[in-house]
Amino acid sequence: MTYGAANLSDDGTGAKSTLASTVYHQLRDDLLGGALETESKLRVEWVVSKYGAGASPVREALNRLASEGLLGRHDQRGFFIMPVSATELEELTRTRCWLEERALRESIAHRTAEWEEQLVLALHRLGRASRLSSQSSSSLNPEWEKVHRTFHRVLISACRSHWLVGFCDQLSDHAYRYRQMANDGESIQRDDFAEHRLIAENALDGNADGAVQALIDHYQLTAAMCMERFRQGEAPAGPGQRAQR
Amino acid sequence: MTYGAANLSDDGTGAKSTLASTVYHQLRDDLLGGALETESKLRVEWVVSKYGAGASPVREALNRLASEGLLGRHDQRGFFIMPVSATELEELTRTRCWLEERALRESIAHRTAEWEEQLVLALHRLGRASRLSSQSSSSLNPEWEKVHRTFHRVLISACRSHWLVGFCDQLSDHAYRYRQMANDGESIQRDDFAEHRLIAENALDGNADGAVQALIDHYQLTAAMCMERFRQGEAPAGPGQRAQR
DNA sequence: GTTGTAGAAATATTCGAATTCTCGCGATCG
DNA sequence: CGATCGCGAGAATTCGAATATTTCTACAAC
Repeated sequence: MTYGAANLSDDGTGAKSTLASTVYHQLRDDLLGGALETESKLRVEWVVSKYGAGASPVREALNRLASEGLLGRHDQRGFFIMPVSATELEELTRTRCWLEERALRESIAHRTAEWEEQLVLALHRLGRASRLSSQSSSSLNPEWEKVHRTFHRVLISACRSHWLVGFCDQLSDHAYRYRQMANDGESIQRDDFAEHRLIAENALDGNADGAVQALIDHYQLTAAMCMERFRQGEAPAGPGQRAQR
Repeated sequence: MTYGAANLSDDGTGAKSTLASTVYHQLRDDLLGGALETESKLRVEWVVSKYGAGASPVREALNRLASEGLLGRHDQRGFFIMPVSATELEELTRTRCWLEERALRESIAHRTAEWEEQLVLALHRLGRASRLSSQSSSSLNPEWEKVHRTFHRVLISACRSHWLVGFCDQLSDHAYRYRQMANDGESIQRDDFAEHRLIAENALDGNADGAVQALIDHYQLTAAMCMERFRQGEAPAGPGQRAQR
C-alpha cells in the first residue's frame, strides 16, 4: 500500500471512499468553518501539501466545490475562495426564505406521521444541545450545529422534492459560512430554542402561515446579526480576502 | 505543442479554456441531447477515448456533471448516467413550477425598462425561429432551443437572485434532457409561440398572476407531452438504460 | 444446485513528471 | 512618458505509468 492510506470507511456501509472525496469533505469543512478565509486565491500546490494528496484528486475536490459555489474557477488561472459581501448575504437570505417557505408549506401540506415524529425528535435534541461550545466561546458547538441542521432538514423533508431539499441544503451551507465568519463572541442574547419550537409547533399544528412566518423571522434575525458583525469587521480591512485576480 | 490542441477560445473573451472544461461542455451536450442514453454506466476509459483527453481532465468533467445531477457517482466504482423515470419527471416539473413561479413574481415586481426590452426582444426572436429543425424532424432545432432558453432566462432575470436563476437553469437542463428523450416525431400540435407570447404579455403588463399561470401551464403541458411519450417507450424495453450497478 | 473462493481481467484512482499557460518585470520602441 | 514585446519564474493543467479496487470467471466444496 503506497498511497491513499487514510481510508477506512466513508459512509458506514463499508464502502471505501476515494482520496478525492476525502479531500473534498475536509476542504469543505475548512471552507465552511472559516478556517482559511485569509487568502482569496487557492493554489493547487498549497492544497496538495496541506491535505496530502496528489494534484488529480485535489483538483477533483476543487471542481466539486466550485460547482457548489464555495469556490470560483478561472480556466487556466486556478481556483479562488468565493468572496463574501453584504449584498451576497442579502441575496442568499432572500433566496433562502423563498425556497424554504415553499418547501415548508409543501412539507406541512403533505406531512405524515413519520415526519411529525422526526420533527418532534429533532426539536427535542435541539433543546438538549447547547448553542455554544463548552470550551471556546468563540466557536459554535459542532454538536449543536449538527442537530440544528438536522432540524431544518427534517422540517422540509416532506416536501416531495429532493431537488428543493438539495437547493435548501446548498443555501444552508453558504449561510453557515457567513454565520461562522460573523462569529466572534455573542452579541444579542437570543432564545434559539424558543424560535425553533415556535416553528415546529406551528408546523405540527398544520398552521402553515404561522410556521412560515416563524421560520422566516428566524432566518432574518440570523441574517441581521451576521450583517451587523459583518459591517463591523469590514472597515478595519482585517485579514479578509486579498487580491482577487 | 503536444496536447490540448483544440483550444481556441471559450467564452469569446479570448480566454483559453482547459481541456477539462471542453470535455465538460461536450459531454454535457451529449448527455442533454440524449446522444448516449444507452449505457447507464459511464466508463472513464470510454470517455477518454471518445473525447480525446487524459483521465485527469475527463475525471474533472465527470465530477462537475455529477455535482449538477446529470451523472451519479459511486466512490471507487465510477460514474453512471443518471437514470430517468416518470416519478423523477414529476418531481422535476413540480420543483420547476415552484421555483419559476417565485422567480417570475419577483422579476415582475422588480422589472426595469431594460428587462422589458430584453423580454420583448427574446419574444421576437422566438417568433422568428422555427420549432423543428429544417433537416431532421426527429430533433429539435438547436437555434430555436437556444432562443427558447434565452427567453425563459430573461423572463426571470430580474428576480434579484443569481441563486434562484442558477437553480432554475439547472432544472431547465434536466427538463431539456427529458424533452429530448421524448422527442421522436411530434405528437400533438402545439402553438409554442402563442404560449410564450401569453407569458410575456402578461409579464410586461405587470399581471403577475396571469403570467405565472401561463408559465405553469406551459411547463405542465410540456411535461405532460413528455410523460406520454415516456410511458409509450417504456414497455418495449428499448435501448434505455442498462445494468445499474 | 448453491455457496465460496482464488486468480485474472477490467476499471477506477492516484502519482510523478512533463507541458502549457499566466503574470510580472525590465528593456525597447513609438 | 506610455505602450509593447520578450523572457523567465511560478502555477495550472495534462499525460502516461503505476497502484488499488471492483468485477468476473472458473473451479471446488458442500
